[in-house]
Amino acid sequence: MAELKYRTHHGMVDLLPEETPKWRALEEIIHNTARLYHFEEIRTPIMEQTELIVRGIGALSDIVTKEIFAFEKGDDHYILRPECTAPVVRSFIEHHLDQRGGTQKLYYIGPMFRAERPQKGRQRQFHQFGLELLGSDSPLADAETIRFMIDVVNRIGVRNTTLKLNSVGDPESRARYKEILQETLKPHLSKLSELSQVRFEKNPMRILDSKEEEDQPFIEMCPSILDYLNDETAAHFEQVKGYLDASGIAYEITPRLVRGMDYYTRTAFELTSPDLGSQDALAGGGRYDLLVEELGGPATPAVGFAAGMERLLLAAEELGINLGETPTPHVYIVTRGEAAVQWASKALSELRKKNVSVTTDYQARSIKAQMKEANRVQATYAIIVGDSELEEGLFTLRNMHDSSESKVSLEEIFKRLTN
RNA sequence: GAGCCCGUAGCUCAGGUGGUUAGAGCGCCAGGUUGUGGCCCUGGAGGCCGUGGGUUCAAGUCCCAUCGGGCUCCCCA
Repeated sequence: MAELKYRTHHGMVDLLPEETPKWRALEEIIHNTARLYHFEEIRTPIMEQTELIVRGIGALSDIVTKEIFAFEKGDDHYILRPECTAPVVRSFIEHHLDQRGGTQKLYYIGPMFRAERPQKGRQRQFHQFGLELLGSDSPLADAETIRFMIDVVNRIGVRNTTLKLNSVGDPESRARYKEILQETLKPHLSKLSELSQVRFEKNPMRILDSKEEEDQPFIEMCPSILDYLNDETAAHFEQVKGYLDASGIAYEITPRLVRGMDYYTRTAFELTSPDLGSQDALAGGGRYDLLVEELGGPATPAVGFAAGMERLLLAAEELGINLGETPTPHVYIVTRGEAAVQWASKALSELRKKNVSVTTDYQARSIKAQMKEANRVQATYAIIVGDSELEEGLFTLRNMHDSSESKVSLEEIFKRLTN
């Protein structure tokens, strides 16, 4: 294949007509589920201020340190959003959404950008949907968030997933636990992986999440954070579990689950699929009670999650689930001669006014070629128009499924195609 | 940031030890039916064999470089 002059950027893909139907089906499931839960959609810009993302996710997080698309124009620092929680929180603060009253239940769907090396289930432009529930401290909000997440995944038909659940503690519990962690690991610091050594001072909890072989024995030594939660946070976590039990949602308590964004407090969770191979995280989220205030808003407890749409579609495909259908026209108008094209031009408009999907040939090709195309696009009917039809005022209506044909008037065509 | 695999028609792929005009299936276009699809038959279009350099009388095939793609680790959705 000769070299192409223009191509997509590394890790960015075109969704071709064969693939867009399943995307629309997935989007529809998300919108429908949101309606059932009464979440409202929010759409924020793809670009944000760099500082928002850095402050929001954490300057030391992997996302910020190595996966960001950012550039400057004049004095402005632009960043392609790598996730949508910080942008939604920004919008919540900017537009004083707390003043709308009650708990804000927002959801979003859209592209995110991370400058990573692409591989299966991982692209530089990828899509997430997620929700953010702002203004509630209640464990019920956590449970609703998780229910929504699982509900969408189930509605797609992906069922064999694992929900990993943890509490990463409130600030007080966490501070205490961090000390314990550092005490435990300090004697072995030199034996930890380079990455973990860096994390030791700034964010020791991330060490628990390390997959480095050499870290494992020391991670084993560490106590569970769940044993260091204060009474209030422990009770909150118990209630979250209770609400999940009540709706029959199974979970696995994983005390070492620590998420990549620094803003999480208390409840943290992840949904994984065995059908995905190495990039097995379908969705993840948790509570972030301090973020709104940290970004300059009113103190507002919040919880949310984000799910990877490519990964969900991948899991669905792996399971042989067919999502969405290729759109087909109801009618294909076959024409012969300029007068017929004239007539078709009018008929196309009339039929569409009556909500009938209809197409025709744009190349003045042979009847045979047009019939072939009508067949390929799976039209239900073909209307054949030539000189004889125009003279008689009767048109050939062919049922493409059973090959039956009849000569009928325009009025009769409308009647048959619209009922 | 590190490692592994792969680049031949639109797609999926053949092209032993280098040897004349580079092939198949599917798809596309046309004809067989001068106004009728699916099946069948016939024909056609479509390839600087990713790119550049080297070895050789001769390179899709061997060597080097480079670009592109896929996958894995780390991390994440």
